[in-house]
This record gives sequence, structure tokens and C-alpha cells, in this order.
Amino acid sequence: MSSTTQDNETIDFGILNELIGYRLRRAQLVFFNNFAVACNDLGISPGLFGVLVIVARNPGLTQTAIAQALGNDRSAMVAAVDKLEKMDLVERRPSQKDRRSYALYLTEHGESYYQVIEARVQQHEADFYGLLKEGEKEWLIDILSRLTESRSDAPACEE
Amino acid sequence: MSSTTQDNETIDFGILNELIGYRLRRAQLVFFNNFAVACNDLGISPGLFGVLVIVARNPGLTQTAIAQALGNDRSAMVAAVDKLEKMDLVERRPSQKDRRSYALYLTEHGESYYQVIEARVQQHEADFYGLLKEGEKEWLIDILSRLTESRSDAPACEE
DNA sequence: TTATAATTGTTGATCAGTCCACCAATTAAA
DNA sequence: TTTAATTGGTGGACTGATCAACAATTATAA
Repeated sequence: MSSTTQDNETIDFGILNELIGYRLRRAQLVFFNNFAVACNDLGISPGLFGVLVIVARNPGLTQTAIAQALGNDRSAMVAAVDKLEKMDLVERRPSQKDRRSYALYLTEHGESYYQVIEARVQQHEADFYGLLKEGEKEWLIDILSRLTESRSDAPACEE
Repeated sequence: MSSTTQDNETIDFGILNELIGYRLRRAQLVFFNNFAVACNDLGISPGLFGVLVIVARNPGLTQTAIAQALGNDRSAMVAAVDKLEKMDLVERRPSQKDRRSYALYLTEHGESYYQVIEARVQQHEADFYGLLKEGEKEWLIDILSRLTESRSDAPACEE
């Protein structure tokens, strides 16, 4: 009911501040901006990073398999993999089992560059750790996972 | 028979599942979809609902004031208010203090219709309450607020 | 006062992301 | 063999966000 800072010029946010959906959107936007600032020189967006992680940890997957894992459309993968290929981070190798599909792998340059990117991303995340108390990060991720995997065609999540 | 679908279960998400940013994005997407399903017949998007709430609780504000409160660009408000005007929910009244700006108010129809919309939104939010334990909702909102208002883009802060 | 700077709503352009329908080639199933 | 699915891919539509510019208006400084 009360906003965090009740200053002179009080705008009443009403129900908005108590809506998980609204708060999620605002927080996600802040993370997005921070990610962009931290990784713009690397040419990596959050979406591209997601693809990179899946390819790095699961070499040989097809584009549709990655799309399903990330909850994206197959068609969206084309431009993403094209970009990553032009950056010499990912390469498409013709699948031997299925001549329709490609098997995706990190290039040699991609292998080493991925270490840089992941370190940068983790550093970007750490920018927010000061705002969290003991155990809050794990709890937050747990509850977000619950909210995500409850409904919808949740992606295949392990662990 | 087992090539693609079984791969799904063994996909390693690596660092992804432990990233707050990634989890936020996924959860927010689920909320967005649920919101759309719950409110598509009302013609209200999350963004439009945000504007509606601010106008309802703070009648007479200018478009830029609302944009700043919601963290949006001023130019984005034009199309939003145009839509809400065509729906006969919001009206622009010329400001008496400043002839450059408008003062925004809910129309008569908007006043009653807003009750319907807010009830629907709250019902949509309640779809997720079953996943939360005692006090977790307040905790989650508190954490998300902290993450959001840490950075410069904080809403509702005038000087 | 006058000259200058700032603000308001608005337009337009760009850009990323999502979504959907569709296609040729290939594979799976009937 | 005929038919149905699936793959990567293309194109279009549709949001959203972002930014630069503009005319009208207001605020500030000289």
C-alpha cells in the first residue's frame, strides 16, 4: 500500500506496486539494461548469450532443439546463429544422421571467447548481489523457477 | 524415435539456470502470456494497464509525468493515450496551467470499466498465488523492488 | 524588455524481438 | 508407395523501445 519513498511529489501507483507481473517487468528491464552496458562491447545480447551457453554445454544440438530449450521460435534461431557465425563463435556442421539439420558447435575462437563472455555476465549479475541478503538469491531463483515452470509449455529444465 | 525428444531431458543449461536475469526474463514472459490470455478480450495490454492505473489514481497528470513514473519514453505515451482515448477510457483535457500539455482523466465509462479491468488483472495474478508459500509474495515484491530501484531508472522519484 | 534555453506533445525512423504462415528438402509413418 | 512430420529458412506483420527532430509554449538570463 505504501511506496518505498513517500516524497513531496507522491504518485500513487495503486495496485501496480503489489503486482508481481509489474515488478517482474521492471526488474527484468533493469537487468536488461545492465546486461547491455556490461556486454555491448562484446556484441552479445541476452538472447545470444542464451544460445551460446546451450551450444557450449551441449555441442552438436540442432537449431530447433536449442530453440525449444530456450523457449524461442525456431525461426528466431536463424538470425541468432547467423550472427554468432559471423562473429566466428559458432559453426554449423551438417548433421550426419539427418541431412535436414545442422549440428552446432563452438568454434575454436568461440571456446576461448565464451570464457570472457561468461565471466562478464557473471560480473554483471554480481552487480546486484549487494542488494540481496544471505540465501535470498537462491530463494529468488527457486521461486522464479516455480513461476516459470508451473504454467505454459515450459522448456526442458534439468537439475 | 528418441533422437530429438530425449536430448531435451539431458540439456545442460549451465550457468543459465543460476542467473537472476535469465530467470527473471523467463518468469516475466510467463506472466505476460497469462496476462494476455486473461485480458485480450478487454483490449488491455500490460503497458496500457500501467497507464490506466496511474491515471485512475492520479487524475490530471501530464503525459510526460506518467511516462516518467512508469519508466517509459514520452513518445511512447502518444500511441498509448491514443488507444485509450479511442476506447473511451481516458480523455485529454487541455491543461490550464500549461498550454503545451494535457491533463489526463478517466472518462465516465473508463471509471466503471477500470473496475472490471483491475478485477481481471488481480484474478490473473491470483493464478500464481498457489505456487507461493506464506509471505513469499511480499518477499518477492520487496526483492524485486530493491533490484529495480537500485539503478538510476527508478520510478516516482522527482527532485 | 529581449534573447536564449528548456519543456510539451508529437512524428518518424530505426532496431530488436516475437509470432505466424509458408516453402523445399528430407525423414518418418501409414 | 503414398502421406504426414520435421528441418532450416524466408518473409511479413506486429509490438516495444529508443532516438532525433519539430512547433508551440514556458522558463530563465541578460
